[in-house]
Amino acid sequence: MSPTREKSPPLDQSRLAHTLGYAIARAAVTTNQLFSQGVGEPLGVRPVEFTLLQLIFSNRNTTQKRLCDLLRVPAPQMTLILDRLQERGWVERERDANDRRALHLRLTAEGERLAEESLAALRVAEQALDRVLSSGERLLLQELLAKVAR
Amino acid sequence: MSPTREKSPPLDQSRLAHTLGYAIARAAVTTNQLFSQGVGEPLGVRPVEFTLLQLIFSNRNTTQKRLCDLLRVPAPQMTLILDRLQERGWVERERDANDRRALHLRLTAEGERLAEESLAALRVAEQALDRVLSSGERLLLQELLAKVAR
DNA sequence: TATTGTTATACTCTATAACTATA
DNA sequence: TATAGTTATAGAGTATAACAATA
Repeated sequence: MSPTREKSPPLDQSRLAHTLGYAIARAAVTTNQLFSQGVGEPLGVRPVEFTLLQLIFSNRNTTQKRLCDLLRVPAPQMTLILDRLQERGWVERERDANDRRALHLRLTAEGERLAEESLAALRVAEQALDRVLSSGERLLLQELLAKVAR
Repeated sequence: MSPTREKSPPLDQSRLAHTLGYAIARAAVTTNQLFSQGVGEPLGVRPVEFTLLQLIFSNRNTTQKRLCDLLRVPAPQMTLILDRLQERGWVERERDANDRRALHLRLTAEGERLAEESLAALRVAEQALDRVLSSGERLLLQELLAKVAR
């Protein structure tokens, strides 16, 4: 290392300190990493896939349309994501008998097993946050985030 | 609309309620939208570009390496982003005289003007959050997010 | 006419390996 | 031998228009 370069001080982020978007984006780096290490890589599930598994688990026979609206995912993307989940045998689609345009979604037995396993794995991974957040702080953080999400 | 379909109840998200990653991702949808409407579209600046403008503004002559480390952006991506900022006349790069591998970054006059304008625009856009968050809550939220970001 | 879902397409974002030039 | 930055490339994520089937 060049002798003319002393150890550099941390970068000044003061101009970004007041913007909530930046704070959220930086926190998301941490949680994305926890997800990736604890769930994504070991179980081969992407964040959207994980989310869909949980939602279909709790909302048997919901339709693609309703998931698109909730997650603000465009319909064409939802088609592709569900194609992938179906190919891997985790999700099944079935036409609504009354409205034959709509597709109802449900998990296979294997899909349910994966939904359980991945949620448990994520809970373990996010326990790493206990070192920086008390359980009260964590609850408060979730409430405040929910307000922002409307 | 089919008379056999009543207005459907909201989807059950209870299985995701305890995961912080989900709460952050959902809140990010809101802040991304505020950025896009208030800054991104009117000024033609992407989130990373905005962030870099602010950081280079406050950290004159910082290097690409240090920005990569702070933002966890891979070096090749940083090269492309800065190429774009340079092409548009907002950023200049200059070789370090002592260590000729390193590049120092600085804003042009136009780049500084844009950094100021875009930050002001974001502050205005994020005022929309005042309807759901008191100023105390907002401050608290930022502190908690900073802890998560470590 | 409007809605659900699909196909096609393009553009951005992200990650990695291989390279250069310097140290 | 290690570091700063670039080039090349491939994969994942996102957005839009045009379409088929049904309502």
